[in-house]
Amino acid sequence: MATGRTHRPATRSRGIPEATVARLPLYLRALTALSERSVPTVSSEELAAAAGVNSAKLRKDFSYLGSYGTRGVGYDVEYLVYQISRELGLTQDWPVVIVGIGNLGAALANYGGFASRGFRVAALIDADPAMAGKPVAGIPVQHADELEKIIEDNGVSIGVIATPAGAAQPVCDRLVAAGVTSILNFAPTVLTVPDGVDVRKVDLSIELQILAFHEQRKAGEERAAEGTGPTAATRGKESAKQGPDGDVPAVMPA
Amino acid sequence: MATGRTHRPATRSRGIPEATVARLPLYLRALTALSERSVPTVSSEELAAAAGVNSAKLRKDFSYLGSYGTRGVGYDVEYLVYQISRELGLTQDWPVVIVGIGNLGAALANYGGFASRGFRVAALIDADPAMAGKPVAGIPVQHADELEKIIEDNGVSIGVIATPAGAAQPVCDRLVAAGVTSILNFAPTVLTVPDGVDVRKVDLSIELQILAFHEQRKAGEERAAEGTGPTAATRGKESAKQGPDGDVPAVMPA
DNA sequence: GGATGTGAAATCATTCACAGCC
DNA sequence: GGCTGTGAATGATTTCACATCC
Repeated sequence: MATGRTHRPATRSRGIPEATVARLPLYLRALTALSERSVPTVSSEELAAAAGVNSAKLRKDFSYLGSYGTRGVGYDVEYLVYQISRELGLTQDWPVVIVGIGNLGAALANYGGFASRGFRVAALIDADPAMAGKPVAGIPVQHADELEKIIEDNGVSIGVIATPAGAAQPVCDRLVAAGVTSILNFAPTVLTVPDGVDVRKVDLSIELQILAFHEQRKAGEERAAEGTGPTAATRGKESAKQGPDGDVPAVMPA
Repeated sequence: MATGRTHRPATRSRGIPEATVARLPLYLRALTALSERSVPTVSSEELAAAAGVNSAKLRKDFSYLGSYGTRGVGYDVEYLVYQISRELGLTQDWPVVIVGIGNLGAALANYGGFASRGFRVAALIDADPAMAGKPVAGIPVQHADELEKIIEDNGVSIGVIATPAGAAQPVCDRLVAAGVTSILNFAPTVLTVPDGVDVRKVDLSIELQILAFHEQRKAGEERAAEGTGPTAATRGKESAKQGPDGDVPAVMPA
């Protein structure tokens, strides 16, 4: 998704699958924990367990980065930490602005893991003049009028939107116009952006609704097991492995 | 393995793909907005645009739910709202507990869209005795000692974890032991749960790292595009496999 | 012996393209 | 004429299983 650029990769082999990219931060976190405990090497099996994936997937993921392991031994923890950090672009510091300093924006500003690795909160921005100058997480809030100037002065390319839904698209437009090309959106709304700009969204209510779906399915299966099921429970045999994602029918009368 | 017979052509089997489930909340939100504007019907094209997906995907998604549209016309907004709500399990109210009432937990408690549709904050729980009784978002915080009792008394099956990373797994274990079967985890850590329990995670730093990866890639392409000159390819050192040599310093942990 | 790296197979998801109905 | 619903084609991701190397 997003993307649009179908340009051929000039240097070849930089084509890491999106699904793999999304797991690299997980591996990095697990590796960092091992590193802090001075563990020198780790096997794909152990690391996979720590990251919550299976080992075949992890090995395949790493194979896209290169051959960084040693057969019969495993992976060098420090070396892998460096390679993944580099791949993710964390060997440089990314200045980030957070727009919308309400409850959520303030919580994000205070979030420690933020500044710790690769990211730096360059500015907090809010539309409320009453907020201006007030320090949040030790950083004074600036007024939205300054947005463009802040982006340019700090060379910000990543913006976090934590405004109410109604303000998100206008804020997004201004961020993009000022040069931001990656946006993390916490507002419960779909953002429209030009090609070349990446948007990722974090949406509480979507996550809850997905959980509710599965929760309902579980409840339905339970009921069916109790032997009520008049309807379609007929073709429910279908097995299902023990995977965390079960499957199959949940019957619901209308 | 068992079965494997998954290519059932059946017209209405209840096996909705996970990817589709994840988009239903998006459709629902767009439809709710249309409903509030009293729009009676909508085409797949229009709705897809509002939800930020393409229309073929949307139609395919809806086809898993049933044939709820009218050829030549489109979908009845109210009817679809109801069908999707029902499919997601939102025609009932899910009591939810939030554990860990720091900055983030408080922000979540205050999040409006929470209570609005299908979910109800049954309790706020924190381990800090000083928090006990303090109202957050109009709800008094209760002490962690009460956790099991609260879960049981309210029939809570969905829990939200907003504690520091270190507390997340123990809290998770207690929630699960008390009967919670769906967890939304905001703590930056991998949770281990028994089969039958669903976990979804929301992780700021993972999202930022994914953005950084793409951001870095963009910067690289840009450089390559304008730089013209003979860049990296100059060396004979084949690409991919085999990393070190070139530009890889020893190690640089932090 | 032990664990990586990777083709090949299996599974899952998206997109195409058009028949079928209004 | 317009738009849905869906097989078939294509693409992406996961899993298998084993040759390969330390």
